[in-house]
Order: sequence, then C-alpha cells, then structure tokens
Amino acid sequence: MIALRNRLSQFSPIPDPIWAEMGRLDRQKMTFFPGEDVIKEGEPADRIFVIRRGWAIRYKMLDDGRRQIVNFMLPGDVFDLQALATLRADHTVTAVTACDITFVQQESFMSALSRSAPLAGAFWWAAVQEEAILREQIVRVGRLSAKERIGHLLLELQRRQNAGLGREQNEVGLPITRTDIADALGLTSVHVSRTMSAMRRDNLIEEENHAVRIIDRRMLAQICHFDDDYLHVRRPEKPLFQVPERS
Amino acid sequence: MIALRNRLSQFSPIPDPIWAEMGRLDRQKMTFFPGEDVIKEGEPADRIFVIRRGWAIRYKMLDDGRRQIVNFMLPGDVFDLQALATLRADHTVTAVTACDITFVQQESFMSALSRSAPLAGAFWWAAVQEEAILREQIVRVGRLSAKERIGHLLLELQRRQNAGLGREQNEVGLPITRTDIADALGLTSVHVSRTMSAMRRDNLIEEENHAVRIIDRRMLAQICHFDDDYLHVRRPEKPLFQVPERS
DNA sequence: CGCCCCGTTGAGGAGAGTCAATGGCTGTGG
DNA sequence: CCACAGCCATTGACTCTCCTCAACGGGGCG
Repeated sequence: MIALRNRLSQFSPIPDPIWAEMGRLDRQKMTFFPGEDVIKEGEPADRIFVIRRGWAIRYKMLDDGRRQIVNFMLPGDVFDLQALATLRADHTVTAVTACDITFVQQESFMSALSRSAPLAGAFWWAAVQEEAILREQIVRVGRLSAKERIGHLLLELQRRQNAGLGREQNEVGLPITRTDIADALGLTSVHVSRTMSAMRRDNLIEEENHAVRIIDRRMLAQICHFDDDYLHVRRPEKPLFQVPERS
Repeated sequence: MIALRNRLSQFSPIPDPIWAEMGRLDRQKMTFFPGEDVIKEGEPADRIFVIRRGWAIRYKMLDDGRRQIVNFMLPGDVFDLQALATLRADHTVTAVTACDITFVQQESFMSALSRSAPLAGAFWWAAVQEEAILREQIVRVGRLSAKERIGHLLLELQRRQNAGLGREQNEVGLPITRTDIADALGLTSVHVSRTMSAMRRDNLIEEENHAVRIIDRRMLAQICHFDDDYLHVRRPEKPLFQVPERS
C-alpha cells in the first residue's frame, strides 16, 4: 500500500501508528487482467477500492457504441467513496493493465475513519482531489484544442503517477492505446495519433516503449494552459478537518 | 429552505424533528446580484453553501479568456462540501440571476451531521449526485454532438429544477444566455443559437420568455442519449449510511 | 509463420468556429 | 416621450479543426 501512503501523504504526513489502522481493515485483495471489469454499471456499490498496481479507467458507454472515459485511475488512487451512500454504480470501471486492487468494506472503512481524524482528513482530501480532477477534465474536453488536451492530460498523469511513486521526474509511463486517449479526450484515435506525431516533431515530447518523456515541462504547461493548482498538493493552512471522535 | 428539503427528500424523506436540526445551524444568508462572485478562485473555502433562490455557475477561466462552465447550481443545491477539507477554491462561482445563498460554517455543519445519521446520509447523497453530474457533463462535452449536448443539458436542468420545486413538468426556466450555454457545452454562442433554432424548427422544443418547453421528453431523451440514472433519484435498497453517533 | 491489434498516413468531408451585419429589447437620460 | 446605448439572439458567408474511410506496416504472440 506504499502508493496509497505516498498519495495521502501529499496532503498530510501520516504517522506510523495511524497508518497501522489501515492494516486492520476488513479488506480483500484481487487481481484483474486487462479488460476485466472491476465495477459494472448498475451493480450495487458497497465497497471502496484502492489501486495498488496497474491502471484502470472509469467510463460510460452510449448505446451506439461511443465511449467516454471519465478518468484514469492510477496506483494509490482511492475510489468510489461514493459507495458509502450504497447506490448503484452509474458507470463501469475496467482494468487497462493488470491491476491489483484492494477492496474495503464500507462499515470497516467508516469505523476506521471515525477512529482517526487525520486518516479521515486524508481520505476526504482524496475525494476532493478526485472531484477537482473531474472538473479539470471538463475544462480540458470543453475548451482545449486537440494538442492542448493531450499535453494537459500528459502533464496531469505525470504529476499523479509520480505522486504515487513518491518521486518527481519528467517521464510518464503510458500503458494505454491511442484509442483510450481519444476516448478520454473526446477525439478519435486517428487524430490523437496525428497530433502526438506533431508534438514529437515539435520536440515537445519523446516516446519510447509505452512511456512519454516531457521535454520541457514548463513550456508544455504554458502551451496547454496547465496549472496544477487543482491537484491540491499544497498543504492546507488550517489543521486537518475534524470528525467526531468516538468517546 | 424548501428547495433544499425537496432536494434531499429525493434521497430519503426527512422527518420534521431532524429537519429542525438544520434550523439550529450557525448560518448566514446573503443576496448576490447577477455577475457577482460567490466564491473566487484562490480564496480559502471554509463554509458550505446552499442556494435558496436563483442560479449560479461554477466555471474556470483560461488565461486567454476562454471560459468553461463546469456546472450550473440551482435552488436546493448544496455545494462545496469539499470546503470541509479547507483547501483553496480552484474555480470561481458567480451568480447568473439574483441569488439568495445561505452559508453554513464548517464546524457547525459537521456537528449537525454527527448528530443525525439521516441528515448525514442525505448530504452525502447530494455530494455523490454532484459528482455524478460532473461525470455526465464529461460525457456530454466529450462525446455528444451539439444538438445532443443541448438537449441533454435541457433534460438535466428540467429534472433538477423540478426536483427543487417538488413537481414534475416539461417546462424549464432558462435564465441564461446562449453564451452561458455555449461555455458550458464547449461550443460557441453562434452555434448554440443555430442549433436551438433547428431544434425549434424540428418541434423538439419551444421557447418563450426565458423558458423552454420540451415537447416530447421521451423522444428528446432518446435522441440525446439521456438516461437519468446518474441523478440517482431512486431510493437505495439498503438503509441510510450510518455515521458514528456521538454517544 | 501468420494473425491481430495498434499506430500511422493520406484523401476527402462535415460539423463547428470566425467574422460580420442586423434587429429586438431594455434601461436610461435628455 | 423619444433617442440612444448596450446586450443579446439570429443569420449569412467563409474557414478550419477534427472526423471518416481506407490502406499499410510493425510487433507481439499463439
């Protein structure tokens, strides 16, 4: 669960004893192969998920076959905190690479949060960040050109991937196809291919072996109007949000 | 607060004594004029908001002037539950019509939730619904044609508006400009105007006095691939999610 | 070895954008 | 009471980004 700890620590360092709480949760580990569904639309959702290894996508399908990927899920990401309201999933989650995923029962998770305010704060922050990522995806798809969309997405993935790995570099592993990128960005795979070729020609990125190197991050960020504020990786000024403690 | 009660009751009816809890919150009412900012990007967020009257928009601006409206906020909507993590706002919220808005202090709100599980469940559901609306907005902007986007948005607004009013009809008040619609849907005002004219010609909608009548909701929903599952207005099967009660 | 998936490239088409002009409505001030 | 400014919706003509259809080639894998 190192990826999860790296992620949550972006918000606030988590002391060992509190982290140990996580180890006592009622949880279950599963492995998914590429293309396997982790959550199916319409299924009841009563567990939360943590990705330990691999990439997954959350998407919706239209009845005529069009697909829109809503977001990418990377190691360390926590998802479906919404499951705590025990509704039915309104979307599908599928593994794109081999994934190790931990499921935690709703009740077990809630009681852990109620015992530890810092943990609750960190998970709440993760939920806030997830929502901010969705909002930024709306801006990306709604108002950016193809080139800007691709660069913007690469920059986000680079930041998020490194956050899970607890490092900082200009390399992004990109274990997905042009079609996946296209379906995330509201484009076609043909146009993604063309645009990325142009970006390579323009020395914005290099590609090798399912990984992208961003040649000049500052320049690319400017071209793509990428501002990482929305990832909320800076520490809040006020102390962690307080949940009622069980006395 | 009737709009809020109507909204939350979609999830689960709220008994009077529990509702009365809401009246005891530490809150403050403010009126905003059209164009006034309710939340500015970069400001610390430490309160939650409820819209009592009027429409507001949440948007992000690019440095070159492009604007993307992330979502519309209608009477009864609760927003910035994210504020509970006391981060800085990564977007701006502006009144589009005159708005009455109630602010509730974070601490007061949290303690009310901790005293009432049904209330906590209802607000959690509102947060889940808000996120589902964002996801659907991504699908709309990413994969639908101009005509589909507009129809889809109108159907969503119709459902949400009627939810706040506690009724069900085919009329949507639409107190916004073509430019607002365009900036929400990733289009230009010119194209929105053209497309809506075509929709009027095709007898899909009628417009009169800043209100739209949807002539055949079922047909429009089919054309626009609108499926209201994402609004989660059906009741969950399991009982409300339990928060730890203060003993 | 051969299949299939994926990325790439080309040619042509369509949906949405840009630029620009017009007209209605509303509010305001002489 | 009328004139005028400002905003908004609409429409036309033209442009351009991105899509569609299609062909080709490379690489992984049975």
